Amino acid sequence: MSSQETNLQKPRVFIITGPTAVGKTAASIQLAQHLNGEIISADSMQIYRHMDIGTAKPTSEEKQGIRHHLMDFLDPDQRFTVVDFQEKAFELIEEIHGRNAVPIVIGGTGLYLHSLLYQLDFTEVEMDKNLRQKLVADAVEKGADYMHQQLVKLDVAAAERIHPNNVKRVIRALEVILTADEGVKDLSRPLAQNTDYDFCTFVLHENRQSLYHRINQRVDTMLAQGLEDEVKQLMQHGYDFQLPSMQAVGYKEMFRYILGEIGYEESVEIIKRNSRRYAKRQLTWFKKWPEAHWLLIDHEKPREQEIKRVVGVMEQ
RNA sequence: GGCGGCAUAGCCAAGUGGUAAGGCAGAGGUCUGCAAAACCUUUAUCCCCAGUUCAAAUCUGGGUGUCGCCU
Repeated sequence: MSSQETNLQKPRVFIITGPTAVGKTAASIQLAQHLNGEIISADSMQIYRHMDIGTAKPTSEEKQGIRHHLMDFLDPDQRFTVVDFQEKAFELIEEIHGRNAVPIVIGGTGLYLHSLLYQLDFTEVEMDKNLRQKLVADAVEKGADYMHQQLVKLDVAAAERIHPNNVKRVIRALEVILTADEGVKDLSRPLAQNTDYDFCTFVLHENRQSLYHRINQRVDTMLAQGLEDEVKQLMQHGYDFQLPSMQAVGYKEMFRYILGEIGYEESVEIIKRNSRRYAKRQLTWFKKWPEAHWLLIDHEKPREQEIKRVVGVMEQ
């Protein structure tokens, strides 16, 4: 790092994350109001249009006139990946700074945030549809172990890292190695942090039990708001069950209910359970960011008051 | 009141003398192009007491609980 850089005040970027249903959205909007901020969503499902209720997207009223980016701009059958996110998010951060506003990244998609905080350097690989299809077909035909064996031959290090049963990852690794010169890199070793910005990372959290209670309640609210109809409309549009967007919690289960595979009560229970599990998996991302500030929300106090308090801490 | 069945982890459940399958839920974790996805790891001493036996969740007796049937 040059001395010039050290002296320069690095542009500040707020990151607000936390498990699903903890209150990220409300907090981010308040913070944006106080700091002249603009919001960049880091949520792999809120990017889609027509998926409002199940993704708990803020309504235009809730947005309070705050500009939101990377939200509600794709159709459910459009492809979007971390790489797209990383690229667009950095562009937006620059843009927002250019307007003398404060970028506030908010969302619970761990990998997306990771791609901002660390120097994830994605291998340049042309997406070769045919190759992907061939690999998927091979996997179906010859099995997970066979695929893993192929990876062992090509990239021992990657093969050691990826469990043979994790077919998705094995395929991706093969795809990369067959297309590029180098294999999939290891994210688990200490990765260089992204030092281009002054990240203020906050993890909103609360007692597990009360979080689960909130999650359950929120699922009930979504259903009352018409999640079933939302999913039915998506089905009428012909969106395939296999699409990544349709694999979102709340959607995949409703699909199954509407198709008659499972009962209503059962689907509701599964949505709640999957949401809880999702929250748990999110936490394993957050725990690995040493620079993150954890803000514990007291579930016994009124939510609004707690959000206000927490936003106050973030502003400092 | 009588007769019969059952009693194994939070739940479901296999195991009929040799040291507790499995599923679900829960917990912990992994992550470089589908990430709200995908994947990995993990949880008991078998209702209580006494007895038989080298050895009992498994056999015997008693108790307790529970379910069903009968009067």
